[in-house]
Amino acid sequence: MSTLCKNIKSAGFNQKVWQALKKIPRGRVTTYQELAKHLGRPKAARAVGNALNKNPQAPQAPCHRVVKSDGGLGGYARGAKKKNELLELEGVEVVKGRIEEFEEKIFRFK
DNA sequence: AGACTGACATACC
DNA sequence: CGGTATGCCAGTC
Repeated sequence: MSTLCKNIKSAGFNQKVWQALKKIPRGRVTTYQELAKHLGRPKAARAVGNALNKNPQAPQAPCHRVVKSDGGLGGYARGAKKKNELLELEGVEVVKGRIEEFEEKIFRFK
């Protein structure tokens, strides 16, 4: 294929993950599990985390808006601390590594 | 093809 | 409430 296409190749799952990430509105968060569900793999939360970790397009995908389903922050390629910071910048309060009013801030995919 | 790796989740103790 | 154990999944070695 021509030179322009090779970049859009389907890695399948992970590509979808990054795509879905872009839909998360600012000030909201989603969970690895919700994301997995949205992709048709309700039990692939782990795989989702892997996808984000290897995300080759970090700047385009707000990885910091993806957290654990129990309200914990989860991990972040550049450090959980940085993740915490970014979230608060968007208006998401985090206390002791836990999101305040978590259930109300979760963005659920349609 | 088979084993290992991880930014998870749930159950148990 | 915190640590351990088990299950799950896609990607990579």
